Amino acid sequence: MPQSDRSGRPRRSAPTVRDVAARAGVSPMTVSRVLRGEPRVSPSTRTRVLAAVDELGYRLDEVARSLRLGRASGLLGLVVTNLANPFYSRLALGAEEVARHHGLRLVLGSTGGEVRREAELTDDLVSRRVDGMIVVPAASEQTHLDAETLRGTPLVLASRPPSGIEADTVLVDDFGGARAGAAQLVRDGHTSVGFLGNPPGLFTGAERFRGWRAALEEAGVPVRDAWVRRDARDIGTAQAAALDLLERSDAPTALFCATNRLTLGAYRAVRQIGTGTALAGFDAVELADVLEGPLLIVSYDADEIGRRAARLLIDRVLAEPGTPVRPARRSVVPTTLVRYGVTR
Amino acid sequence: MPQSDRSGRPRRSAPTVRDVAARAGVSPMTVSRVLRGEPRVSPSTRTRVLAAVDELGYRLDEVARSLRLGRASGLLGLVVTNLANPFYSRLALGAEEVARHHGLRLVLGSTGGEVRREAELTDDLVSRRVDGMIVVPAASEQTHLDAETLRGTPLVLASRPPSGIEADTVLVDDFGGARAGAAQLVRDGHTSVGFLGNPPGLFTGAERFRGWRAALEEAGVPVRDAWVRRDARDIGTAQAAALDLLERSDAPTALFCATNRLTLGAYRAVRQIGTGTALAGFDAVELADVLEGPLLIVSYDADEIGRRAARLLIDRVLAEPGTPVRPARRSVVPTTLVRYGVTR
DNA sequence: CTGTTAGCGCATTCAC
DNA sequence: GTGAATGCGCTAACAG
Repeated sequence: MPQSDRSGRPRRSAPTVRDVAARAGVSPMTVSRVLRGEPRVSPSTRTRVLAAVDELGYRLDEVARSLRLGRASGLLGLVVTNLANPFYSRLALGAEEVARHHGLRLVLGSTGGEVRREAELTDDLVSRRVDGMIVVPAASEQTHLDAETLRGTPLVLASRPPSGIEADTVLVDDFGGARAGAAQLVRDGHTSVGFLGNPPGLFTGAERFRGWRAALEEAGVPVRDAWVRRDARDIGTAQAAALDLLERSDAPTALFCATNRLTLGAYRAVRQIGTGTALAGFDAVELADVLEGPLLIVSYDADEIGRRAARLLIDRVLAEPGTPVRPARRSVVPTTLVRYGVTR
Repeated sequence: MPQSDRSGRPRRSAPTVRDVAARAGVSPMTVSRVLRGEPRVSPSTRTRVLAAVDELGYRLDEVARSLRLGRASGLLGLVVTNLANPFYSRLALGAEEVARHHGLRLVLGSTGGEVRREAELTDDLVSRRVDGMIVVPAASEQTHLDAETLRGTPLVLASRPPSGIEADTVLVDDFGGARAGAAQLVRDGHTSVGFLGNPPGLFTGAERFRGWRAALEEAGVPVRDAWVRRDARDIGTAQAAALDLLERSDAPTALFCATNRLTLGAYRAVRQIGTGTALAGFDAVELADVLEGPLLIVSYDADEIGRRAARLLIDRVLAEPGTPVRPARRSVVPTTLVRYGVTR
C-alpha cells in the first residue's frame, strides 16, 4: 500500500527533521547539522542520522528552509518576451546551465512583450523570494524594475539595455555586427546596399540600423533613404517590403536584413523575382545551410547571453555580506560573420 | 536614499503583515483576511488595511504562505530533455500559458536526456514543494517518477509514455501521423518508399516506424529492409544515410523521415545528388516553405502538448480533497499533413 | 560535540 | 467582525 497517491491532496505527512531525529535518537538540530554537512558532528551520530534519513525517505523541505533563512530560495527568475523565439529558449538554456552548476533553479515567465505582464511577473517573483532575476525587458518603460520596487532583488538585463534604472546587462554587439555584415557586402563589390529592418522603436533594430549606415559611410558608399525599409514585422511583411524595394528601377544589388525573420522574407522575395540580390542578415537562420542562395549571416551565441547573465547574477547573489556594492557592469557578446551557400 | 540596493544581501526588512497591521491599527489576522479577499471584513477596516499596504509597499511572502499552507507553492515543475529543441520550448510556452491563467509559475529543468539528472531534478522539485510537475521522460527507466518517490506530487508525462508507473500522459499521434504521411506518398504514386529513422530505442522513433510500415502494408506496397535506415542521429548522419540509400541501383523513389533533423539531412542528400526523390517527414521544419523541393510534412501543435499537459496537471492539483482519485488519463495530440513547395 | 530556545511570515483554529 | 494563540519545518544563537 503506497503511502501517497497522485490525488493532489496533502499526502500522508512527509517525514520531518523531527521524525528523523526521533528515529536516530538525537535532536532535530543535530539532524539539521548532518544534513548541511557541518563538520562538528561525530561520525557515529552522523551515520545514525543518515541511516534514519534513508529509512524514512526523508527529504529536506526547501520552503521551510527558505523561510527560516530569510533569503536564498534557491530560485532565479527568468523573464523573457517570447519563449517560442529560439533566441530566448537558447538564452534560457544557457542560464539554466550556469544556474544548475550552482544548485539553483530557474523560474520561467513569458511576457508576450507586454510591459504590464512583465511588471506583474517580476513582482510575483519578488514575492516568491527568488534570489535574483534575469529579465529581457519588453520596453524602455522599466520603472517596475528599479531596485526599490524589486526590494533589492539582484537583477540582470539581457538583450536590451537599462533605461532609467541601473543594472548589470548583457548585450549583443548589434552595432558592430551589423556594421561588419554591411561592410562585407561592400567588400564583395556592392555599392548599393539596402536595409530591411523592423520599426526603430526596438533597441536592437535601431542599433543594427546604425551599424549598417556606419559601414556604408565608412566605405564611402551612398546611404539612400529609398533603399531603407523599417516597417517589416515578420516574414510576410518583410517579403512584401523587399519586393517593393527590389522592383524599383534603381534597386540595390544587396540587402542587409536586421533579423532572421526579415532575412527569410527577403530571401523569399529574391527567389520570387530572381534578381539574384545579395543578402546579409542578423541572427542565425536555422537552416541557412540548406537554403539555395548565398547568404551572409551575422551570428552570435545566444546560449552565451544566458550564461553570462546568469554568471553576473550569481556573482551578486553570492556576494559576501560586507562586500562593497559593485557598480553595474555591462557585457557585450560578440558576433561572427558566416557565409553560406557559396560553394554549392 | 533607497531602502535597498542590488547587493544580494538581505535588504532592510521588508514589511510584514504585522507592520501593516500596526499601521492600520488592526490585528495581523485582519490584514491576512483582507489580503485574501475574505468577505467577513468591514469595508472601513478593509480600506484602512489596503491603505497601509500601499503606503508600506507591502508584498505577500509566498514562501511563508506556502509553508503555512503545507502545500500550494504555486509552482509547477517542467522537466524537459533539451530546451534548445524548439519542440520543447513550444511545449514550455504552452504549459506556461495555461499555468499563468491559474496563477501558477513554471520551474524549469533541462536534463540533457540523462536519467540521473532527471531523477535529481524531480527530487529537488519535490523538495521545493511544487504543486505538480510535467516531465518529458528521458528513458523508460522511470522508477524515480513513481508516486511514492514523488511523495504524491501530481505528475504528467509529455511526449513519451509511462513505463512501469501510472501517470497522466500527453502524446503525439506518432503512429497515425507517420502512417498518414507514408500513405500520402503511396497515394502520390510511389511504390518504393524508404524509411529514415533514429535508433529504435526511442518511443517516438519506434512508433513512427510502425506507422510507416503499416501504411505500406495496407497499400500492398513492398516493405523492404534494404530501404530502411534507423541509425541516423542528426542532420549529418541522416544525410549520409540518405545518400547511401539513394545511390543504390534499386533506390526508393520516396523517403519517409522520422524527425525534422532527419528530413533536413535527407533534403540535403536529395539536392546533392539530384535524384528528385520525394520526401516526407515528421515534425515541423522551421523553414519548410522557403525550401525548394516539394516536401510533405507531418506536423502537430507542440504548444498544444504543453497546454494539455498543464491542464491535466492542474486538474489534479486543484482536485477537491474528498474527490475520488481519478485514474490516469491519456491524451493524444493529432497530426496534420502539410504539403510544401508544390506550386513554386 | 550536542541540545534548547526561539522565530522566520503567514493562516487555521477558536475564542470574543 | 475581529483578535489571540498556535504551529507549518527548519535553523541561528546560544547554552551545556
